[in-house]
Amino acid sequence: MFLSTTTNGIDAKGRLSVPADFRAIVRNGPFDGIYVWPSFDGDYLEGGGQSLMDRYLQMIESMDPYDDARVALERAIFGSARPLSFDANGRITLPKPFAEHAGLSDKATFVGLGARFEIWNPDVYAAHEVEARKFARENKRAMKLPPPRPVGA
Amino acid sequence: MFLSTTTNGIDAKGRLSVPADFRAIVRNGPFDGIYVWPSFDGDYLEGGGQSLMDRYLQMIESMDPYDDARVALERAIFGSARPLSFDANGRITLPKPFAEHAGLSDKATFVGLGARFEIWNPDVYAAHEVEARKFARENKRAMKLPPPRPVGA
DNA sequence: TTGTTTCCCATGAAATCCCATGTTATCCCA
DNA sequence: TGGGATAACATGGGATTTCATGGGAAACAA
Repeated sequence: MFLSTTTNGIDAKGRLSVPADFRAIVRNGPFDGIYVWPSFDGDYLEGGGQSLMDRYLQMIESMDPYDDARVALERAIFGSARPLSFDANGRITLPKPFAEHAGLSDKATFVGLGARFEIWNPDVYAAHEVEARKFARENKRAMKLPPPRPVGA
Repeated sequence: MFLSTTTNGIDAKGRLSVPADFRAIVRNGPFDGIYVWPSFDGDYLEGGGQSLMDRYLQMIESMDPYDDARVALERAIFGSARPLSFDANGRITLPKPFAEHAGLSDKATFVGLGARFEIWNPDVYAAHEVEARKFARENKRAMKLPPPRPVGA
């Protein structure tokens, strides 16, 4: 599970260290790296490991071939996603268009969201985080946890 | 079930012993440690074991992908939670931002709340507990137990 | 060539592991 | 039931490893 928020530096070559615990999640997968695409919902990047892409593929294939939503998803995610493999030290190289989309220059913030993660400009994210926590506080009563799973399951 | 209240010391390295009975609860799980995040509702930390995080993940994944509430909760919980694994002696190392959020320096109070627990500055908690007991006394009529489940269910 | 990308190694800081110790709780047996 | 032996627990400090980051050399493309 991708968790927590980490800010790392981007060096002159456009290299960015992926947090070690994020790398640990995708390790042992068939692809030693992550999949990243520009969010169609804002100025940040979204990403995940192989298993996330598999799940999206499954989801899309269960939709009707010419369903508008399907076409949109295909284009928004698969059409713009790139596999970014780790170098020997666990860094990725950000493609320029990605850095531009998210306004990344010298620092980037990874935000773990369970099954996937986001990459933000640190300053932009700081503002959003305040909003998110405020919203959560105001809507906490709507949070209903599912019951714990039976013992042994 | 996380129960009772325990206060332990924080050493110069930011290490904090997790009460042995709390550790016993998460033992034998897939992850030998606890998940902790700064509460979005006050100056304390919240935490639990793997099963609690699984339940949050289930809850969040049952919501629509771009629902505002979902995005806010994802960021407020997963974005700030960290897996803190036990060292050989059952301690965790508190990340600095966590200690700051909860005002922790030399001591921390673990409060068991059943499925989850909280970590407080002992002095702050003492004051808060008085309030909580008062609130419970004044609202006792609102407390409703669900009917007992049949044995074995 | 010239600019770009990939691989490899170096380094300082931070996190983790390992061992030691006093204290408290638990066990066991008389 | 008392009291000594034993185990569990919280805490401390040093040694080791991991991690993020920087830069140079080699492969590649234009």
